[in-house]
Amino acid sequence: MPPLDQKPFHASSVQSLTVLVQREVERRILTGALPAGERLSESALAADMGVSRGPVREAMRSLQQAGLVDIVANKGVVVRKIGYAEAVDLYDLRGTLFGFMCETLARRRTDSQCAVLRDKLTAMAGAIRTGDNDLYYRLNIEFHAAIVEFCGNRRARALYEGIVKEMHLFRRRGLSQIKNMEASMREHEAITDAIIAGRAEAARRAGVIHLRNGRDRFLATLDPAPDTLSASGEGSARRTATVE
Amino acid sequence: MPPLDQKPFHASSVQSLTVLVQREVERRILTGALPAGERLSESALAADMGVSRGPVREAMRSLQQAGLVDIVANKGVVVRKIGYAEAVDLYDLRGTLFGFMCETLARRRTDSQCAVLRDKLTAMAGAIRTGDNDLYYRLNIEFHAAIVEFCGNRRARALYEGIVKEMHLFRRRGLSQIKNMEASMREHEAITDAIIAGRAEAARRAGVIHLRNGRDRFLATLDPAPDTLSASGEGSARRTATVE
DNA sequence: GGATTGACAACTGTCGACAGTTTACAGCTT
DNA sequence: AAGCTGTAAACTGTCGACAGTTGTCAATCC
Repeated sequence: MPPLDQKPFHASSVQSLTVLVQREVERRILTGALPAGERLSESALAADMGVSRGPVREAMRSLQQAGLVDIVANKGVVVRKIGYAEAVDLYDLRGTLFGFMCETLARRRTDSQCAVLRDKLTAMAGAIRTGDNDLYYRLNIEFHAAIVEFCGNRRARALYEGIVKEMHLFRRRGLSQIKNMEASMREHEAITDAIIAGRAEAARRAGVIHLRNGRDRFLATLDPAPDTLSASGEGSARRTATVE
Repeated sequence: MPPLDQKPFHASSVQSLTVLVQREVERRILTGALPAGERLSESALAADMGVSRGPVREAMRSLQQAGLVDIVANKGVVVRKIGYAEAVDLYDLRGTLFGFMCETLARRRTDSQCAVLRDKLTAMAGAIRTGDNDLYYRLNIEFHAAIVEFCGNRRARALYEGIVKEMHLFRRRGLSQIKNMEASMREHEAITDAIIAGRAEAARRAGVIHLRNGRDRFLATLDPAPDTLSASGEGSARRTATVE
């Protein structure tokens, strides 16, 4: 048997080149290295990554279904641009899914899961006290991820995470504001309380409200009604990221 | 190459072979021609459809992301089997999305849209009176499709339709029961009333309840707690389809 | 007789190449 | 000088072929 010198654990993680390419291009898009509207050439990408065009093509199809790129026949693939209305739609949709997962979790919750949520909450409170914005940002993501994972509905989770990725097309990470963090914190507490108490409908509502407020906090950082939200990044430093 | 002489209109609609293959395989899966658990060979499919393996491969990737097939590295692709719990999850998720779309439509509705919904409703009432089950089945689908289309949230629509397709993996069409139709009819009326009245939250709740009842009507036709729901069809004639 | 091992067959993953289309540019016409 | 047209380059869509892997079956050994 040939020695696999990388990833000795779980040889199954030696995935196909298609997945490798998909992950890499996805990373470049989500980090902004490939700005929205950028035209991608299969040959160029293939040459850049040292693979053939086949895996690149398949990866592009996957990214198209994920909503990260648009493919037009005989023309090529471009990083998707998301309009203002579409961004609002995405926020609402994400909010609905998140509310659903809060509701589901409130029904199926276990003690250990509740403990995890409570831990994250106290950690976030600490981050606010010390003013550690980056830490709060990370914990915020972990808090959401915990709910998404705990709810147990795999398909819902997949859909939700796909939407979050798609939303990276118009959201840039930056500094977060204390004011947002405090409002966000109160909403997190409401969600956690409802889940622990097993009040499913209240948990759903708290989840929906949380993301609706997050949406409004985000929209408030934009110009009144821009036509398109670009991830091209030049002006991104001017904007302040918001937390949910 | 076999002449694909369909769709002579709109040369732009002459899509790539990938899409053609995807549609065909999808059709075969949804109609049950390819039963759940069936192993698909790229070469066989390619030869069967008179194309190369490339488009078939890409089509398989799309179907994987759509949740219709599973792909395991170096082993091949199999039509997905959906377990009992997963089916329930899918129903709940679909219900949430449908409720969201009802809610959204109640906010953005136009007079002409309301008129369409009302028309479908009266047509369905007529179908119940004359006992035309097939007609009611079709109108039921149209009613749902109208709401999904009118709500205006494209991404939500795409997700919803993807889930509906996935649910075909364990639902078989058959005769519908009058009892179901009448219960379903009352729920349709509640949804439509709330939408026309612009009562968004009531519309959402009516939509969720409608699919929850549809889920229960469906589960009631199954054996107590089967491990997997197969679409292989032998026993499908015994089951009676339910309507939402 | 049962388990193991070896080879064979089938299939997937990947690659390079060719044909058709789109796009850009240069030259020509008005 | 502006607009049109024809040509050429680049790129996508598709195909056939090769290498690596997996699963199977039969022969062999305990």
